[in-house]
Amino acid sequence: MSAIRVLVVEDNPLIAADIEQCLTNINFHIVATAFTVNEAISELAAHTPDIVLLDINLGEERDGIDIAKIIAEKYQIPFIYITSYSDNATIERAKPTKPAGYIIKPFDERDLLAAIEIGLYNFSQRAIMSKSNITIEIVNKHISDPLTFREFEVLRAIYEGKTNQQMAKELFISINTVKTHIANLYQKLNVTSRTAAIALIRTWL
Amino acid sequence: MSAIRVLVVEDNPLIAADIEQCLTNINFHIVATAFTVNEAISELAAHTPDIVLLDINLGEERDGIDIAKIIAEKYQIPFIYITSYSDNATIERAKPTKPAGYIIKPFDERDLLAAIEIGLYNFSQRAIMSKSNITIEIVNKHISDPLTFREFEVLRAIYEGKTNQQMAKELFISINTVKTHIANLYQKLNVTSRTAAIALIRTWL
DNA sequence: TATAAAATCACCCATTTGGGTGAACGTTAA
DNA sequence: TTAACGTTCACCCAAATGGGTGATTTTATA
Repeated sequence: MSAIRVLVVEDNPLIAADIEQCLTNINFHIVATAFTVNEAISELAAHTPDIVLLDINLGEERDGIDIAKIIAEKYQIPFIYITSYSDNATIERAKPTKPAGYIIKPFDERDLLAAIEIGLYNFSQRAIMSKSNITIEIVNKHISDPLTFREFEVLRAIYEGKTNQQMAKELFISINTVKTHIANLYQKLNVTSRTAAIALIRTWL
Repeated sequence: MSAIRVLVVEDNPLIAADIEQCLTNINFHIVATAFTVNEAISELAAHTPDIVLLDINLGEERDGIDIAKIIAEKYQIPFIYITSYSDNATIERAKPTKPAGYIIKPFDERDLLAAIEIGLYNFSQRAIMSKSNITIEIVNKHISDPLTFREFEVLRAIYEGKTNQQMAKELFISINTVKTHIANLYQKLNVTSRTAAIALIRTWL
C-alpha cells in the first residue's frame, strides 16, 4: 500500500510541525503544509492529496471552512477539521460541509491517526454506497413475498435504466418473459411502474 | 428541544459512571446503562434511544460490534464506539458496521459531547440524503445545456416515481405541458426514458 | 420597449409499458 | 408420484410514455 498523501493546512507552525512529526514516521506522506488560505488553494491544485487536515481558524478573513467548500466543490477529497475551541457557532457552521472527521485540540498522535484512518474509510464507503449495490437479500428483507432470482435480475436491470428489450437481449429470454417477471415483481413490491419500484428500492438501499 | 435519549453500553462501572456524569448535566438523558450484551439488547427494545454509546470490549464472548449489528438491523439508531485504539484488528472489524463516530479512550467530556453531536448530525444527514437530495445546481453542474426550474421540478418528480398524471396534478399544469418538459429535459440529459434519467442522476447524486 | 427565454398547451403517431389469462417445461420436495 | 414452484413463452388489450411539430402567453432583461 502506497503512503497516504496528506495536505496540512495550519497557520500555527508549531502545531503544523507537530502534525508532521506524528504522521511522517508511519504510513503517511505529507505532500505540503499550507499556512494560509491562498497557499492551501494552490497546494491543493498542485498535489491533489488523499486527505486534507484543515485548521478552521487561520487568523485571516477566510477560514478553513471556506477551503472546505472549495475542496467539496472542485476535488471531492475528504477533509478533517482541526478545531481548538468548542465554539458552538463555528461547529454549527462546519457541520453542513460534511467533514470526514473532527480533531479537537489538544490532540495526541493516537487521536490524529484514528481520525484520518476512520475519515478515509468512511469517505470511501460513502463513495461506494452512492454507486449501486442492490442485493436480493436487501430487497427480500423488506417484502413478505420474496423475489425469485430471475425477478431480482430483472428488477436490478430496471434500476439500472434498462428497457424490456435490452433485458431480453442481456438475459437471453423473450420480451414476453421479461414482462411476466416484471408483472410478478410489481405485485410483490406493490407498485405499478418502474419508477415507483426504483423509488421504493432507494428508500431501503 | 427535548433531551437526547442515550443508551450507554459499558462493562466498566467506573467509565459508565463517568459518562453518565458528563452527559446528565447538559442536554442529554441517559435512558439506561447496560453492562452486558443481553442487557443492552433488552434496554434497546425497552427504550429505543436516540443514540447508543457502545464499548467494543465488554469482557464477554460477544462484544459491542455484535450489538452494533443488531442496532443496524432492527433499529437504525446511530451508535458511537468507545474504544482504546490499541487493537488494530478490532478497529478493522468495527469499521464496516458504519458507526456514527468513535471515541478513543481515554476521553474527556469535550470529546464525548463533540462525538455525540457530530454523530447525530451526520446520521440525520445520511437519512435525509438517502431520501432525495437532488438540487437543480447538482444536475446542471453535469450538463452543458442547463435545465430550467420547471424542467427540474418534473425531473425530480420522475426521480420520485411519479407518473405524468400525478405531476400534472401536483404542478397545476396540463399533462401536455408535463410531456413537453420531459421531452426537453430528455434532450438535455441525452436520455430517452425515465429510468435512464434516474440512473444517470444517481451517478451524480 | 423590443427581444429572448421560459412556460404553457394541443395534436398526431409510434412504441413501450402495465394488466390479465393461459400454458408448457423442469426441478424439487413432500 | 403428485404438488408446488420457478422459468419460460404467447396473446390480447388498455394505458402510459416517447418523439415531433406548432403555437400562445408570461416573464425576465437588455
